[in-house]
Amino acid sequence: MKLLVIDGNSILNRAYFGIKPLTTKDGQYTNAIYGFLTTLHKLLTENEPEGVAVAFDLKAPTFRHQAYSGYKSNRKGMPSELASQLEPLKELLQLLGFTVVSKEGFEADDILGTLADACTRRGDECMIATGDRDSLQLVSSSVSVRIASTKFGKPEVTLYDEARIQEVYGVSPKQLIDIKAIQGDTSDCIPGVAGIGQKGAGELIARFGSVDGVYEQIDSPEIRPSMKKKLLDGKESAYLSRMLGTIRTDVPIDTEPEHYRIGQGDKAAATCMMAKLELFTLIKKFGLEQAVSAVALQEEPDQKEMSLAAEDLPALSELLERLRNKTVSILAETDSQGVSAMELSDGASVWQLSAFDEGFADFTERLLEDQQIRKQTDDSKPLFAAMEKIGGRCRSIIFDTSLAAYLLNPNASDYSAERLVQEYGIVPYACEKQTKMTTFLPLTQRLQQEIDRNRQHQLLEEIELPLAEVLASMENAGFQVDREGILRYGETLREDIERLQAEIYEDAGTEFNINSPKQLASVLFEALGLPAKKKTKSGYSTNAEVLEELRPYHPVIDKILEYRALTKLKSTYCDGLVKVIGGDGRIHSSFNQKETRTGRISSTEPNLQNIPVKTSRGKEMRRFFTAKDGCVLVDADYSQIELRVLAHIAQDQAMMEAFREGKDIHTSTAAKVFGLPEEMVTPILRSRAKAVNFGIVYGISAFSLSKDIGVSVKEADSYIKGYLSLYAGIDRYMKDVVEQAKKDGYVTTMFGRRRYLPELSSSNHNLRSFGERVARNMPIQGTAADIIKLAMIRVFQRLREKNMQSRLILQVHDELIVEAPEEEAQQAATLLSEEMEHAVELSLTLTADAGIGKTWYDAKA
DNA sequence: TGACTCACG
DNA sequence: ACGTACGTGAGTCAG
Repeated sequence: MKLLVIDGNSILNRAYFGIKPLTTKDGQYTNAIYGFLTTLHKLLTENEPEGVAVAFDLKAPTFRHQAYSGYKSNRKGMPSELASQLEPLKELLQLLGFTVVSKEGFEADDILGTLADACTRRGDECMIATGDRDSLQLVSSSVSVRIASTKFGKPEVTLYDEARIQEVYGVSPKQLIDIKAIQGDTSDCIPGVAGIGQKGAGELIARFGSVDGVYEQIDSPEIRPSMKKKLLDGKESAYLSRMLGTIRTDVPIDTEPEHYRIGQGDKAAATCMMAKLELFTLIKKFGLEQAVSAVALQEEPDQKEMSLAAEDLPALSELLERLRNKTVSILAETDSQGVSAMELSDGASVWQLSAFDEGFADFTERLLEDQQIRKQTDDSKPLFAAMEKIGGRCRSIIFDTSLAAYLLNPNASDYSAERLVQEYGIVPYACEKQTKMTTFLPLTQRLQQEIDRNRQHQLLEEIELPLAEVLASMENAGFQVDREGILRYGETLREDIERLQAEIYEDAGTEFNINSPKQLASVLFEALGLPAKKKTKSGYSTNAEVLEELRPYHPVIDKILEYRALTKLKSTYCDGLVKVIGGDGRIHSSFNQKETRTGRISSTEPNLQNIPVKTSRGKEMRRFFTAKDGCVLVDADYSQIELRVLAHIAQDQAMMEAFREGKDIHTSTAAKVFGLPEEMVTPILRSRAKAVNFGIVYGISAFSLSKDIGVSVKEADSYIKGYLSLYAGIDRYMKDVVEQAKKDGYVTTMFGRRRYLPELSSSNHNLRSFGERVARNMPIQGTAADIIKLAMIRVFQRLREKNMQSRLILQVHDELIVEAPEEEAQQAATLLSEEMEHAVELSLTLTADAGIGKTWYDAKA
């Protein structure tokens, strides 16, 4: 039989260092497990062994399979991120039907040797897979070695048989032991002969055949006197080393190859475990998709048994009656027209409907509109959008799996029901017909449980679910733009760009692609010989910060900076926006509710949250964002919401006091930090204090602050120290939040939004520091996001209650824009700032200033 | 596709 | 000793 013997520790180690860090949402590291199993898979498919033995050392302490088992001391050279993967891997291997073998007091190498020897004696074929070369000595006519490694995330395997070893080392496999006996091996604590290295040892063995051969002919003229002395001095060491370097073949383990035949294992348990480890691609690789439904038939699910049966479609009006006062699951397909098909279930039966069915549109409308029918779905926003488009309203959506899963873990990128079913290890019930609904029902129950356990039901029901309707409405509404205006502006930009381009070519003495950082770097730093500063991965950096410093050296720099600014405006904003103007003359951006790790929403196609405002030329763009005829824009933004939230969360008396007195917070901070009366604070000092305030929110370091405001690191450090002694509550908070995060593994906002931080238990300093900054920042940024979401929901509700025609059309993190009929403008402005200010009660007030104008440019307060 | 750059809060 | 703010999305280049 063909037996594959794997050096478990060695392959695991290679996998760990060959694959970038990868964790589950709970922070369990999985990169080494992933790498190991992909390597194993490759070995299995390429060699088709009948038996598999995976050998592990028992030198490492046993680690519990648990996140954040981190900080303890580990086996030397084995980081906690790797150690924590060892036990789960062994368990998984056994579940897959492979035999794991270890023996107290013996290394994996010796187990390899023992099994190889056993195979040879019985006439079986043995294939060894390992990451290091020590095992090459075991190669014979019946034993081959495969050196496996993981490069760029892909497994690689190199075969070594007798011929290959002869080719590479010029000796037989057994002679490798003799070479090592003389050469030594520091990593294995094998001393060898002092003063003789790889080259010398290789030549000696190639010439004399073995350690014995060398000492038998020690007087040979081919051994120079200096070499001879070293050999004689190290003779004892050489023989000791040969003994140490010889892999043992007498480990007391089961040596019957037949006993290592690949078994059935427990496929279902293996699948569940892979799902828990979020290694979904491996489930496919190992062909385990089928295992799930197979086990469902044997095991009694712990939830109540349901026999879902597909039913013949009753008359749709009857169906509607039947669903009243029930909770109905809806999996809908939508297109620009609205809902095109859906799968429905009341928990007992499943119905599949499509637009081809008679009365489908009417049925859907009445179903979604009906307040007596509670609905749960995999994605609510399109349902809200579809109903609003036809002048109706989708009511009684009580659960949305994608939003629930986002709240449970905002680090993921895919919240489709299909993926959640895998992630949460949902097993379909035994039933007559499997549909998407079969797994969806248990998924909703599972997610509901998790949400309750995390105490996030209020966050889901009072923020995210109602917000989905608001976002749908904003997407439907869109933002009117002045297409002709944008095109005209684009033309003036084009002229300026062409002029600048010509001047730049002139100054540089050559024509090149200014948009290419690579070409630009070569012109600036080679042709023009300007001093290069910062480097990027692929060459010299040419970003604005670098160019800014180069300005005094060459007139072309100014032009390049201006060229960059203008081309950005033209391509991203003029050309980019014109492309996405709808047939109604409005831009309908998508607002994504499940994208950010902090709880903010994001905007795409186009991104309306980064329309220029900082420079006067950029700000011009906002003149083309207009209110429709008869309407104006009402724009309100929070004043310093993040710092106010920080002051509240940290309960910092000094900062709360400053806000209560209505002070300019940056001036107030400057006065305190620099020990001056407020009227003595210069613009420069104020801007430095402002940078410190921002830095604090971001999780500050003296280095970055110094770079930001152009003072020495030492000076920046003294600002931070001064700041934290003045704002003692903030100092306390910044320490506490990190400590709490390390304990819990996550941070939360005031409203219970979570972000998991596996980085905090990393042994990598940079990664850990990043985790600490995020721990300080997320509760602040996230709470501010929660608050404006509440405000949006309140504004939306009140506009509807009052039957106003004003519509919320855009959110930019701390700013809301409403399009209002002129006669409603004042009322809308008041409503808007009131709801924003009173969205929550904090220990200090929030303020929001509203402005009114015909364009975004004019409306901004 | 990833790297770079830059727009916003 | 070492690398450095937090959170996004889009256009462009180049392999």
